[in-house]
Parts: sequence; structure tokens; C-alpha cells
Amino acid sequence: MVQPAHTKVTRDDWIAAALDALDEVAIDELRVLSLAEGLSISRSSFYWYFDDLPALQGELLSLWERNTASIVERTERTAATITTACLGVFECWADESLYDARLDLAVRDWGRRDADVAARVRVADDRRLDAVASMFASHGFEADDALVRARLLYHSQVGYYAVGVDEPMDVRVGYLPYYLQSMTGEVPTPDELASFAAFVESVEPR
Amino acid sequence: MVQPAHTKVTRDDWIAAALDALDEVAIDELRVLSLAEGLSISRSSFYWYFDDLPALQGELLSLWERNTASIVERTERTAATITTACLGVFECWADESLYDARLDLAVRDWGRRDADVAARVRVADDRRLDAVASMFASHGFEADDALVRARLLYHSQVGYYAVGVDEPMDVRVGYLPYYLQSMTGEVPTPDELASFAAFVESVEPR
DNA sequence: AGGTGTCTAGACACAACTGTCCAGGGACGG
DNA sequence: CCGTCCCTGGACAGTTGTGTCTAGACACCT
Repeated sequence: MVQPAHTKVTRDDWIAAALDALDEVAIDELRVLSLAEGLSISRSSFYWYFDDLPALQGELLSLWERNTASIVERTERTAATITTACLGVFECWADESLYDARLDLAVRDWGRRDADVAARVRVADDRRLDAVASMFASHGFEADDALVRARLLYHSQVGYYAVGVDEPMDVRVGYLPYYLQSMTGEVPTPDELASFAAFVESVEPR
Repeated sequence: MVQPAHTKVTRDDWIAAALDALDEVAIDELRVLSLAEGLSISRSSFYWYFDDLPALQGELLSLWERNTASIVERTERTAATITTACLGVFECWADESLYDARLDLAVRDWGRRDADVAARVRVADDRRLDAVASMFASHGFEADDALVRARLLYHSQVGYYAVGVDEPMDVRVGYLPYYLQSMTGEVPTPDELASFAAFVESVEPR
């Protein structure tokens, strides 16, 4: 798997180029030629690394599965309060390496037109929502209440990205007390907020 | 503008076919040939009614603008309580003729790849959010709190559609008290819920 | 030097669409 | 019953994309 020195473009370069292109193009509208031009290389190089376009798309899909894992992992942590528990999940929205929002949007988008992808997206959404709902339930919320609060938390985040809100992270962090108050009915303590702010700070160098 | 009797397909038929196709195809991926096949007519008929594909897409865009109008209109009604005010907005999610969720999703989707559309979507989202935030503010919520609650209401709805939750309307209505409690901090009265249920019933024949 | 395996460029055949052109066909008015 | 206007079908050229094939460039090993 070692690349000869005269390699101009690696398999990972193609994948990175595809990810970058998602701002302007849907996954199922990726074009080998466009990616090649971006990489200043000929189209046929692509076919050295991938069987065809669907192979690259599949690669993106498995990259995307990580988003679900990040969320689920955080809902399973033990937390003293529901506000801390929620802040754990919020780490995903603050750290691109945990949750790639652009990719998530693109995959969801793709799922609207491709039945196989739609099925995988449905499974992922269910796992994410179940995980968040369980988290609320384990903090004493009754089942229906937990489900609705999980939806508010998750759907509003999906909507936030779908709408494409563009605001600096510190502004967003400033709204946190209001979000937490509505979602949990509890007021977060200054300590909780401070340690979340510290997490954000530690990530910032994106 | 009267159609001769031998007309097989009208301009509106093309538009309806396009709207129907949005389940399987993005707006910027609409194909004249596919629509024509669906209508069992030849492709060239399309060019009698529309200059080109962008003309049809523009038509869809202006149809979509109604969604914003419906929301804004409802936020401007005077309501005795914040819960009633919210239920007014919720009418949009319960009545397809007020708010076409599929079209909204499709346009938002399109906006991710087309700068002009993106600009119009941004304007619409801002107007909708401002309207809902003002609604909360007029019921005594402080500015930041009103903004966050407006976001929760609107973003979670956008997310709900993006995720593609599929549940019968009566189940959804059953969750209303929980949603309202989280979003407003108030418990809706049985009367409020009953009159919303009546509205839903009056629409149901979709 | 020569051989090998890895990677790239360019050419090719094929497919899916687009918008245009033109020759009609049906209904309706004079 | 004839011309006109509205609408439709089929043919055409042009564009953009796909995946394949072949020749060769480059580094590295012996």
C-alpha cells in the first residue's frame, strides 16, 4: 500500500476532493471530471483507485456512519444531571471530527433520491433518536416526554444545519442556557457551562 | 388562455408532474423526458409551454414562496396565550395547502447547490424565524429567549421533515402537550388542544 | 541496464439530455 | 368547408458525462 514517489494523487486525495465538493454538488451528482480538474489530474487516474463512481460514494457513506457512533457514544456516558448529559451530546455539534454536518446533510439529501441510502439514513436516525430518548428516560423523564425532548434536541439540530445558520461559536454557546432550559426544564450551572466552553475552546483549531 | 379541446396536457399538468417528481428527483435534476413519459406525451410539448427547464423551476420557486406567507400570517394573529399562538403556527404543519413540506425540502436542497436559490431560501428562513421570534417576544419573552424558542419551534419542524418522520396525524397531535410545554414553558388547556384537534379534523380529507 | 509494478494521459465508443426545427392534426370561426 | 391557430410528434445536432483500453512515464530492485 506504499505509494511510489511519482504518485501525484492518492486514493485519500480523491475522497477529500469529493468531501470538499459536497458544498456545491450532491453526492449522486459527483462527477469524475470535476474532481479530476480540481486535483489537476486526468480522469482515468480515478479508475485506478476506484471501480467506478458508486465505489467512491460508498466510501463516503461509511465515513458518514461515524456521525451516528459519536452521538450514541455520548448518550451512554453517565452524567450527574440531564443538562450535563445534553452538553455531552452537544460536543458533537461543536467538534467537526465527531460529527461532519456537511456530510450528514449531503447523505440525507442523497437519501431522498436513493432508496438504499434512505434505508440506511432511517436506521441511523432511529438509532440516534432512541439513544437520546433513552438518555432523557434514564434521568427520570416519562417515555413520551423523553421522546419529544429527544426529538426537539435532535430535530432542531438537523434543522439548524439544514437552514444553514451561520454564527460564530461563541454566540452559539451564549444561547446554550436558553436551549437547555427549554429542552430539559433545568437551568445549567455555571460550572457545567464553563466546562463545555472549555471543551469548545480545546477544539476550536479546526 | 382557453385550452382547445384537443389539448392533451396543460401547463399546470407539467407543473403538477414536476411537483410529484420531487419525491424522486431534485429540482435541478428534473428531466423534461422523464416528466413527458409520466404524462405520456412528447418532450417537445414542454417547450410549447415553457421556454426551457429553468422556467419550470422558477415556477416551482414562486409556488414555494407561499410557505413563508402562511407562517408569517399566523404569527401575526392576536392570541390570548403563547400556546394558542404556537398552535396557530402549527396549523401550517397540519395542512398541506398552507405549507408544502415536500416542496420546502426540495427547494432547500436545491439551494445547497445554487447560489441564487440559496439567497432566496436564506431570506425566507430569516423572515420565518423573525416572525416566530416576534410572536414569542410579544408574549413577554425576553429577546434572546424568544429567538431560541423560535429556533426550537422552526428548526425542529424543518428537522422533522428532513428526517422524514412518518407517523399518523393523531399520534402527532397526541405529543402536542409535550412539545408545547418544552417550547413555551406553559401547559396548554384542554380547550386549546380540542380546538386544534378540530382544525386538524377539518383538514384531514387530503 | 533491464525488468517490474504503479500510476497517468489521451483516445474511443456509448449513453443520456438538451433545445430547435418543421411538418402536420384537431377544433373552431367565418 | 376552408383557413387559422394551438398544440404535438419525430428528427437533428450539440453537449456532457461515463467506463475502457493502450501506451508510456517514473521509481525502485537486482
